[in-house]
Amino acid sequence: MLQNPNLPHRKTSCFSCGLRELCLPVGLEEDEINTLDSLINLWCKIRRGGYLYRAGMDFQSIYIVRSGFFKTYVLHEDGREQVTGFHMPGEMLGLEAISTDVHTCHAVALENSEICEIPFTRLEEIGRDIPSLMHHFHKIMSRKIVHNHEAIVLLGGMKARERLSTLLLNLSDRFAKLGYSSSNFNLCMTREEIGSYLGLKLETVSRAFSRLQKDGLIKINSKSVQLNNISWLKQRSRGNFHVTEKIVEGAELQ
Amino acid sequence: MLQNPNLPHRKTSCFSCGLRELCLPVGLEEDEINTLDSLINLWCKIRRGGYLYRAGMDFQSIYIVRSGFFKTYVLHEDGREQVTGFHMPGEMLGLEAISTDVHTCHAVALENSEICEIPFTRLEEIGRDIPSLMHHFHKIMSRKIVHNHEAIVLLGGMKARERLSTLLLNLSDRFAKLGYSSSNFNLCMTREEIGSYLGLKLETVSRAFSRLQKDGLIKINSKSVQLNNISWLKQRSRGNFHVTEKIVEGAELQ
DNA sequence: GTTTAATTTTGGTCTAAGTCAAATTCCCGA
DNA sequence: TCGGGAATTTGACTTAGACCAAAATTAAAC
Repeated sequence: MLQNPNLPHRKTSCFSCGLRELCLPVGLEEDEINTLDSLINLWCKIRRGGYLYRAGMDFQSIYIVRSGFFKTYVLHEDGREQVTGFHMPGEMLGLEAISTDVHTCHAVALENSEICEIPFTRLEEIGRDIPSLMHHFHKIMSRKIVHNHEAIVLLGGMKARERLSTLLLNLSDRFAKLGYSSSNFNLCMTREEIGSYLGLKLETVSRAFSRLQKDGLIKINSKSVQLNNISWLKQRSRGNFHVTEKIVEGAELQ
Repeated sequence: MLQNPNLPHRKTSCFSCGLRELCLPVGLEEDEINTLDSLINLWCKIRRGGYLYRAGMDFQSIYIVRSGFFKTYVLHEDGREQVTGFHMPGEMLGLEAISTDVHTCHAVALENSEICEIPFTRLEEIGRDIPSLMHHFHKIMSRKIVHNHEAIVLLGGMKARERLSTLLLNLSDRFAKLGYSSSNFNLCMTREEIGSYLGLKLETVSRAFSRLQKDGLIKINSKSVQLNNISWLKQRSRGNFHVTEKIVEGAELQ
């Protein structure tokens, strides 16, 4: 159907793509690395607001975020958008399209980003020669399912502040894994996008932020967040709101 | 960690497993079918209430429902259970465990069931020799992700009656694909389990059922459901509640 | 750097769904 | 066939979060 208008693609090595360490940490032989290099020979830049793919586009490749930040969302019949995920460097996008050979969600860059493109048929071919690579790919797909389950638990049962705490902790973890601070980071999504992901209205998100700040758990300054006490926040994300009292009167926040 | 206590396993052929048509509809050569037969040589019966696997158990195999009905759920810290899916014959279970080699959710039979077991390492091995089989497996995993997205859309934005309508239509579709009636079927799950899946309390589910019945869209008799007008129900599942009026006064229900 | 537009916060009301409780029906085992 | 426990329905009340609106802050465009 539609074709991805992003161009031009430029060749680069597997190393400069940053792919190996981030996404395919399997023990490979020297010649296997070369094979792998030939696999991931495309990348492109996408600027803030640009689409990596749109629902309805033909599926050709899966993508790995090299730098930047993406959101994926599906569009309801009535025009409402449901954010299905936020995506950081090292994460794979487009896996949902394998089932029908057509993308079923939209992927848009929330800041200027770079992505690696992996033609999927090439991945399957090379996977035949490098079983550990194929197996690692299966793990990545499976992890996506686990993440979705976590989102379902969040949406199915949690209260507003639990949802927000859970998201903040999740982002915190992922920033930490990338070597960034786990307690200080910038949200590059709007309150509305956060709300869509959490199944809440933007006003509710804003109030939840305010409340967490009032309780001394976080500090927010529009887009920048500081987590004052991650372990207390974890309690909160599990519904233990009664510990709040202790927090308010509690010891200094580090 | 834990081991699956289900036993004994018995050998059977691929044909009797019913696997070929349901789950792996790929064009295979004769010798490939034999290879495949050697892959799927285990099955077992699980009676109503029995567990196929539990969270924490080692991952060895993926499973295909041969007959019966399963639910999968994850357990929250506070003991709340979140149903993540209902599973009918032909559907694959256990995919979420590939990522960590440990199951992260529970799978329990809602009625007496039979399942096929596929040792996952064998599947990966044989997939190397039969690329179309491997590719089909990737499609199945991908479809799981799409289904999860659908659940996320449901939980993230829909009203109670939209959610229930969506579930009923989804079950209807899946029964139809199995050759059963799309308008008359039995729910083998409780209102509480439905509620957990839909992110609602059981009372709300019950009221939603009653309301859909009052509006003439369905007929319920405890566990048995009759969908009177699927296209109107589809409108409902998309939030068009105003068509209700027409339905109530509307023409005869077929 | 100023103007404008977009985003965020906060307040006030309303409603869908949660909670509590009681009545009814269903279903399983003796 | 009967009895008892579970599941379901329905009612009355409460509440978290949606909805509406206005002010305040931030970001973007010129």
